[in-house]
Amino acid sequence: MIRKGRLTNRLMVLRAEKRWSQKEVAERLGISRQTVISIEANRYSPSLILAFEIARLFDKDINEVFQYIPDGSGEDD
Amino acid sequence: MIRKGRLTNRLMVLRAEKRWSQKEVAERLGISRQTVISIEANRYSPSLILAFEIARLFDKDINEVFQYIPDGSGEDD
DNA sequence: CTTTCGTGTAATATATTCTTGACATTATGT
DNA sequence: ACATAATGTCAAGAATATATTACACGAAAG
Repeated sequence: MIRKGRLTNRLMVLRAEKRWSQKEVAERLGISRQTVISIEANRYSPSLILAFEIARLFDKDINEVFQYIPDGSGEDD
Repeated sequence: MIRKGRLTNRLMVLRAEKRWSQKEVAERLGISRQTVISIEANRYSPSLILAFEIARLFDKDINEVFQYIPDGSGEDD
């Protein structure tokens, strides 16, 4: 589909704040460590439900974890 | 993965408010009409990026369009 | 009665997310 | 030197999201 924007996330930061390892986060979420790595590395964006679960794990609003950046708002990386 | 909650969405309502057809919404988002139908019918949850784009189309926060309902908060449908 | 539009279903195909396991690297501890 | 923990890479495959096409049905319009 046509991508009009991109995503960033603060998962690594939130994880560091809690001093949780990737393994620990994966276990708490019931997902694989690979998935945590891939999301942190922005290799792909999670499903909506996983995004909500991640936000919930860190007791944050989903917008505090994931940011949608529409095309045109800071084209460079 | 372990699902700890479920999603609902107000896409149908928002669409009705704008008096847009499914076809119109699909075209505005650059996705297929099937995808719109499937999301409205809760057959699957969209990708996070699509969820953000839907919210943006209706000029809403993502939380106003999609609600995450953790397990235990209203088990019945 | 035929056309058009909005909605729905179903089948198949492709893309993306997610899992699993194997292995490498760096850091820390004994 | 050895063990262990945390992070990372790669590859194969399962699961889910999305596209595409075709078809059905009711409502409204001619």
